[in-house]
Amino acid sequence: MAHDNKIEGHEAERDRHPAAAEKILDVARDLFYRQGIRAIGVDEIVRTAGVAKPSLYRAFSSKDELAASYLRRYDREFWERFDKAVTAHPGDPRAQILAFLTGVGERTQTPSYRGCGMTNAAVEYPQADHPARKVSEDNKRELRRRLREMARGMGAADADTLGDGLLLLIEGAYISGQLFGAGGPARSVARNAALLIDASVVKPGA
Amino acid sequence: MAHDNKIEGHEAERDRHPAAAEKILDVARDLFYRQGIRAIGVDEIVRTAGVAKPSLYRAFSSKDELAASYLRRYDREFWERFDKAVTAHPGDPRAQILAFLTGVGERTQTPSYRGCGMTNAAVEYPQADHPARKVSEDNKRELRRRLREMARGMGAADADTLGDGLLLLIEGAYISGQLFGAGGPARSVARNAALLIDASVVKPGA
DNA sequence: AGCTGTACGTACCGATCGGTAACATTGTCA
DNA sequence: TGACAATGTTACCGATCGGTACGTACAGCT
Repeated sequence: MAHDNKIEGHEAERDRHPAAAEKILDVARDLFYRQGIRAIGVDEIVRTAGVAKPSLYRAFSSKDELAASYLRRYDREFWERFDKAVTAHPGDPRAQILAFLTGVGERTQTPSYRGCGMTNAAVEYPQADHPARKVSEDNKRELRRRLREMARGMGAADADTLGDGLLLLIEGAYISGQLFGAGGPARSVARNAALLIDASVVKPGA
Repeated sequence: MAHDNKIEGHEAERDRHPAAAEKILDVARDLFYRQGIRAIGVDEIVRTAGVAKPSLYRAFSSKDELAASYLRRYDREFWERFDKAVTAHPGDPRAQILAFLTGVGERTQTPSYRGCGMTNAAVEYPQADHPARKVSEDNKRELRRRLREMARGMGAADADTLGDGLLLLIEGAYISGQLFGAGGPARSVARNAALLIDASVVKPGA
């Protein structure tokens, strides 16, 4: 019984994510989202997190990698929200996407809303090889795929066009949500999506 | 004949816009748009423009003001494109907005496309009091007003919702244009707008 | 010619940027 | 107790940030 330690697995996990790293990621997530990645320096992050700067660079190889980690976490949380709307309406892609968009429309009206972290990161980093941008691009590509798939499930005459139209509405809601704040156009994203869907599907009885 | 200098009026004009200032604004426009405002330092601007740094600060009180000037120029060029589509189809707001969106959809497919300079600036500067953001917000507010007005002219059942829906599609095209590049969802912005419009207008003979 | 105002360039400022070296301290295991 | 991993402390690096003090070249006017 050399290493049958009961928390060995747990230790291995913490080995990869020490306590300081989690605090750093929590703070980075908050500051990056609210003020932008370029606007926040590493000094401000470690100061707010109450940790030392070397702790940041022991857990993340660079600020760019920290930004990418922040976005990977954002990506996970995004799909949680998305899949929650999907599983709430099994077999009904129209209701699924509308449920998701209703949630988006509501969040855009809250004071702290600042759009989609991944969309914003892609705007901040136009270079194709930036690690943060790569996470964003992967997320958007997958979202596009899912939306086109759902549009197909709705029986759209041109599923790819409808899927892309829904993506345009979503991105538009992200942006105008942070541009206009409460009372802005993003409030109507679900309503407009419903109109677009109904105009795109082939009515069975027509 | 004390001051009947033939170039006096011209001089007064140049007084307000010295030669160096125009070169600076040209370079700033190019670099800011392609790489982002925060990504470009004033040193790179003056180096590329081939002028001295004090020339920048004699014409612009700060980098933020230079960014605002860049966006004011962007705003003028935006409305030129918009009004060109409008005047091409007098009295037909549906054709007007579709002509504009066709142009947007085409531009999103070009390699150098990086979205809307004002939208991007608003993402880069979330603070409400930033001079660059103010220019962007003013532009978007006016655009929203015009779109709702056009939607009313189309006879939409809910003109405000349609106008906002068109704005969402436009902003979505800006963003996904720079996220996906050629072949992305922005290509279909005019098609989706046409679907949304037709689903929103009250058919006279129905 | 001499004066004046204007545009420009050289050189520099303090502050902050992202990132690191070296070492002390802590807590948790065996 | 001894080993080890994680964290903290301090001080530092070169580069770049936005911004400026100050001198100069040159124009038009008298």
